[in-house]
Order: sequence, then C-alpha cells, then structure tokens
Amino acid sequence: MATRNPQQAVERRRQILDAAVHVFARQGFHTCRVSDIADEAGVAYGLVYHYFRSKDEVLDTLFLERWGVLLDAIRETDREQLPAREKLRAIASFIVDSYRHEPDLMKVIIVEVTRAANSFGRAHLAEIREAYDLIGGIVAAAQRSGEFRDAVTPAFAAMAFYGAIEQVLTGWIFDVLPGAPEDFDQAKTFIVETICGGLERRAVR
Amino acid sequence: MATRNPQQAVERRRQILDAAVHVFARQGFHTCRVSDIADEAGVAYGLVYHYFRSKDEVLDTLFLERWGVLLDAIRETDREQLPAREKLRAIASFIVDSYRHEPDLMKVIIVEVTRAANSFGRAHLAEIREAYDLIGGIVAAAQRSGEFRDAVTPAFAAMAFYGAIEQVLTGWIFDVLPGAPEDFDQAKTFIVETICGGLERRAVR
Amino acid sequence: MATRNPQQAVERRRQILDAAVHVFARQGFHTCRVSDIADEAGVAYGLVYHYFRSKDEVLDTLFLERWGVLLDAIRETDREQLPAREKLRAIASFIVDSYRHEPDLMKVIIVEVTRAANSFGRAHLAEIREAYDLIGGIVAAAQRSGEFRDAVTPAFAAMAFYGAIEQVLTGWIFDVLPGAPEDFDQAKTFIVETICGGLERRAVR
Amino acid sequence: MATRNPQQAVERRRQILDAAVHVFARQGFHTCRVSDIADEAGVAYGLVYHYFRSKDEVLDTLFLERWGVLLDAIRETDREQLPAREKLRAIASFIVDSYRHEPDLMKVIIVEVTRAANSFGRAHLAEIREAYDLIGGIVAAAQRSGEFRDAVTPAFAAMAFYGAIEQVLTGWIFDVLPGAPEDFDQAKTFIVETICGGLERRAVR
DNA sequence: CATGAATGAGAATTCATTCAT
DNA sequence: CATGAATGAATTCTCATTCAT
Repeated sequence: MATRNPQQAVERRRQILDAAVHVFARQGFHTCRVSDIADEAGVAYGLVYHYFRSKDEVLDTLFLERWGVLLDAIRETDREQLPAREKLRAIASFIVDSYRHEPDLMKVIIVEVTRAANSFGRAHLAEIREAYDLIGGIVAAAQRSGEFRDAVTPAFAAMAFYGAIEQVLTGWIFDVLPGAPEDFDQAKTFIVETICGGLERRAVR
Repeated sequence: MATRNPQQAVERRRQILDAAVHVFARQGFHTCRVSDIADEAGVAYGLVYHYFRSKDEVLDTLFLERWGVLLDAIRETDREQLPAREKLRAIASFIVDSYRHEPDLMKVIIVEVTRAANSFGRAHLAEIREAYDLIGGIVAAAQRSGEFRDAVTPAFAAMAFYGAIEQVLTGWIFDVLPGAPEDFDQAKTFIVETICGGLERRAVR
Repeated sequence: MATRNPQQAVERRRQILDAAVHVFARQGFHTCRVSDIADEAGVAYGLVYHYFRSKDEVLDTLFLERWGVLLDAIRETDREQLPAREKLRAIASFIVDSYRHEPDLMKVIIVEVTRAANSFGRAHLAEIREAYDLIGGIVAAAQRSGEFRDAVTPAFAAMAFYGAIEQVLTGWIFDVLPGAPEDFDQAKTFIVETICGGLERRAVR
Repeated sequence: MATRNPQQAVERRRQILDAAVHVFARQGFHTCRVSDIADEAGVAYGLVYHYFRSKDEVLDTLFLERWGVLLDAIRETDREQLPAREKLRAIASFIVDSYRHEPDLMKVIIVEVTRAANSFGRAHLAEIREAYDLIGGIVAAAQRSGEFRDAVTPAFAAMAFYGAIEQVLTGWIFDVLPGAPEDFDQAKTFIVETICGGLERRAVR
C-alpha cells in the first residue's frame, strides 16, 4: 500500500480532501472528528496528519483551492467584452454550477468559511473580499458606461448580488428552495433578472 | 445575594442572556465555554444551569426571542395598506435597525443560526422559513396586483431580498462595508433600490 | 464531596501534589500519565486540571515549593556565626534530611529538574543557580577569613560540594550506596570530611 | 546511493549515531523524534530502523560505546604505578577531555543515562556501577597504603569524586561555570585539589 | 540498502454538566 | 438561589514502528 510514486501521494491527499468535504457537509466542521474523515476516506487516522498539519488545514486547503478557482473564473469573465448583465450572469452561472456539481463542497465553503465570522471567515477575509471587489469593479464599470444606473454604490451592489446567490444556495442546502436540475438554470436567470432588472414592473413608455 | 424575588430572577436570566450575546459574538458559539458566559455575566457558572438546561438552550432562547420579534414585525407590516416596495423597505429597515441597535445579537443569529446548516439552522428551520414565506407572500401579492412583474417566483424573490440584507449585515460584521451611522439608512434605500428597481438603467420613455 | 471550604480546596491540591511526587518518582515525569496522578490521588482525571494548568505545572509547583525551602535554609544558615565547615555541614544535613524524610520528592527534583538540561532544569536555572551562588558565597568568605585556602574558585568549590551531595543522593536512589538510617548521618560527616578535609592524609607536624 | 560495501554501511551507522548525539543533546531524548535524527543525519527515517531496532537502542549504543571507553581508561590508569592522587587526576582529565572534545555526547550520557533513574540509568546500572567500583578500588588501595586517610568509605569517596566531576560538567552544560579552553585544564586541578586536598587550610607545622 | 507512506496506540487537554454545600 | 469543586467522556494531535516498493 505504501508507495514511492508521487502521483499516488497526490491522489491519497485528494482522497482525504474529498472525504473531508462530505464529512464537513454532513456533520459540520466543529462536530465531526478527524477520525470521521479518515474513516470516510478509508485510511488510517494518522494519515490525515501525514498530509495535513491539522484539521483546520484541511478546511483551509479545501477553501483556498475552490475559492481560487472562483476568483479565476470571475477574472476571466471580467476580461471579456460583454455587457455587465452578461458578466454577472456568467458569475452566477459559475457559482450555481459549482453547487450543482459539488453541492457538499459549496455547502462547506459557505457554511464553514464565508459566513464564519469568528474563525475561518476572518482568516480568509482577504480572499473573500477579493471576490466582492471584482464584482464591484464590474458594477462600477457598468455605471461609468451608462449600462447601470448610479442608485447604489458598486460595493453595495456587489454585496447584494453575491448575497442573493449565497442565499439561493442556502435555500437549496436547507431544502427550502426546489433543487431539481431545471431549477439550477432557472436560478441563474432569476438572479440576474432580480438584481439587474429589479422586481418592479418597468414603467411602460 | 440570594433572593426569592421573582423579578430579580428574571433579571438574572436576562443578565446571562445578554452576556451570552457578547461572548457568542466575540468568540463564536462553539469556541466559547459556558464559564466565559458566566464570567461575562459576573455570576458563577453553575448558575447558567439554573436558568438554562444547556449551552444550546441559551442560543435557542436568544434566537427564538429575536426571531419572534422579527416575524411579528413582518406580519405587522404586511397587514398595512402599502405598496410592496414600501413593505419591503419596512422589513429591510427593521432588520438594519436591529443590527444598528444590537449588532452582536444579529451577528450571533446570522452566524450561528440562520447559516448553520448542520445545527441550529436545521433545528429552527420552521421559524426561519416562516420569514421567507411571509416575504414571498408580499411578493406574490405584488405580482397579482401588477406592482411587481412575474420574472421570478415569489419564493425566489424572497431569498434574493433576504440574502441581500443578510449579506449587507455580513459586510458590516466583517468590516467589509462602511458601517457609519449614515450608512445604515443608506443601506435601507440601497437594498430596496437594488432588489425592486434593479441595477440597470431603465429604458427612457 | 464538593465544598466551599477553601481549606479543603488547599488540601485537595496538596493531595494531588503528593500523589504526583510518588508517581513521578516511580515512573518518571515523561513516562507517567496524568491519569496515573489522578488515580494515585484518588480523584477524577479532570480535577488535576482544575488545580493545575498542565502536567508541567504540577512539577514546576513541586520544584519551586521545595527549592524555596532549600534556599531559605541555606540563607538562614549563612546568616549565623559559624565556621564555613559548620555552615556546609548544616547545608549537607538539610539536604540529606530532606531526602531521608521525602526521598521521592528529592528524587523527582534531582532527576526531573536539576539534571534535566533540556527542559525543567533550563526553565528553573535561575533558582538552581541561586543555590550554587549562596554556597559559593560561603566559600568565598571562608577564603577571605583564612579558614579555607585559595586553591580553587568559590564557584568551583560550590559545584564540587553540591555535586558530591547530589551524587550521594543518586547513589541512594539507585541503591548503589547503603541507605540505612545510620548511613544518612554518616553521609553528612563524610561529605564535609571529603570536601573540607580532603581525602589525603594531612602532613603530620 | 545504495551499496553493498560493508564499510559504507558502518559509516552510515556512524552517521546516524553522530546525528543522534546532537539531536539528543539539543532536544532531549524524550522530546526528539526519530525523524529528527534522520533529518540531522540526512537520511530517510526508515533507515534508522535498518541499523537500530528502536530509538532506545540508539541511545543504548551511544552510552555503551562511550562508557566502555571510559571504563577502559580507568582500568588502564589503575594498572599504572602512580599515587592515587595522580590516578584520580588522570580519570578527571579523561572525563573533562571527553567533554571538551565531545560535549554533546557527554551531555547526553549524563542527562539521559547516568541521572535517569527510571529508564536508561536503571537499565545500565551495572556498567555505571562498574565505574564507581573502580574508583572506589583506587581509594581503598590508597587508604591501605596510607596515602589516603580512613575518614570515609571508599564507596563514598568514589561517589563524591565522581559527583564533583559530573556537577562540573553540568555547570558547563548549563552555562553556569565558565567553559573557556583554559577552564577545562584548571578544572582538572580544581577537582583533585578539592577532593584530595580538601577546601580547608592545612594546619601548618 | 533506502525510502517515506501508512498505521494506530496513546496522552494531554478541554469543557459541558452535575451536585454537595 | 448561588457557588464552584468534581467528574469523565470526547477529541485532537504525536510519533514509534512497520513494510511495500
């Protein structure tokens, strides 16, 4: 079972991370034990500590990996020549699809990190904030170009947009919103319609 | 120091609850100890168990008290004869003012309950959902009356609206959004402008 | 079993310290478990942590208590009007009697502290050194008065004197030297005879 | 890197032992990990188990090698035709020089073995005792020849002599005694002067 | 020979909860 | 009512040792 193959070591590490995702999602970071992760991964207890310095580092790794992908996706989107509405749609799509494909991972990131004001959220504030700032930048540019109106500050708009998405995910997590396959795509449209278009009927003519 | 005065017993209980708010806000529910609450309240920690069956019950009490007040406020607002935009503004105002006056309590409720998918959030799902449903009801009525368009489902709109508010509070909690006195009032307007009016410039004419 | 009587709390603490002496002496500090101390004291595991912050603190307490008594005894002796030989005899007597009455405690102090160059010995260096310095002071005064010759430095003489005593205790600890009651008193004489008088026959006339 | 050359195997073993000396001296036997030894030696830590059955065996080997050399040196000295004072001087010289040339090794031997009453000291009691006995034999012979007086038993004198030396080494280890090159030679004289000549001024005439 | 991944038995420490006073 | 001593289950993290490659 031991190996000198570095590729296999990488896979073992991955195996533990994947197990942690499911355990954290199911029981919560504070409530689960490291042995739960090891059991789920089918490895010995101590191996978790062979690959990670602590239980915290497992969650840190999970968050940083995924959040990095998110930031890259946002930056990528921002670079394209698109109306702000389309950029925001792309971002919402990316997050919704992230949840669709890896609901447990997104659940862990939201519940244990981005909303955990006293622990991991505080520790990763810079990374989290970077996402808000990128979104804010898209809004600011759209306000300058005239696509968006100036009714709210870009920073505020970014929070409302991101908050709406996170809450939708929370709705799925809690089974408060329907989470059938078609609901995911609908959600993308709904988010953009709500935040960009507004709930109100537009004045006709 | 001992007393048979029931009024004083009520005050002692309050004293412990208030202390818990600050300790939970500062350290987080899982990270603090019951003795931290007792220390903050200036009582022996055995006394916490006189008034509450467990540490959990302290948080449950805090949440249920406050959430009940919120639900009452929403119901009260809903009963009035107002445009949906004004109803939503009133709800946003109420939550923002709640944070303004008791930031620690709102922080605890959001961080430890409404986003805690594996523990208290799950336990209090019915109460939390009630808020979503009430907001959803306001949206549905507005859609029927023609004030709001039908682009999104009421349930979804409720999530977007509530999510935007919670995220703004999160911004204040994390010091990511400016939290000066005037920002609180501005936030109320911004939330309604964003969710009801939308970020986009309306077609002129 | 619980009590508000502060005197009883002091006794409980003492009970744990006494148990620790025997457990440390029997198994060694590193080899014993905190539960061994608790078992020996007949108390619950956690109570050790009620009275001491850590296992280390138990040993620290034991050492500081006893070493303080030793330093006081040396200072007391030094204050008297006596030949240096008598002062050194008094100090040797005190240490030998300490061992006679509490062999386990002295064993722990020597084995786990005064000779533990990488842990407790380093941590308590100042206190240990104080003893050497006091003894060195006695030697220096005797050299000035002419009672002792100048063949060696006071600091060195202090080390030789103290080292001889500690080694004798080590001999008893390891059962390499006879430790019958009369041997203890004989040892006091032997130490002074050796260090002050020297092993060599003095030139006659 | 692999080899069948037995000479290289011996060197590898030596490399590990030398590394262990430094690690044990720096961190202490109980506090260091086998991987620390391997790191210091620049080998994989599985290799330690190729050459030694256990961590204990590494220290055992270190002690037995060195203590054997010491016993040989004492026996060698004893065989010569010399006054007891010169024999003791030779022994003190040998130990002091051992420390001068390999302070870490001597530190490990004293701290982890000769004073470790519950572990290695107990295990190697026979070897340690042999040294005491050899020194005691020298004293006994000197008493019979009239060179030494009969004030103390040989066994006791041996302990005082050896204890003085060990304490001087301890002084260097703890940086309580000056350890400049000239201090080492001076120490040899001081030890013999103190133990053989005594601290007291001899009665003139 | 050499490597370092894998194992799992410990051990220290924490802390919610109980309860005698 | 109030106190805080007492309990002990639970959990993290360590590290000696094994062993497949």
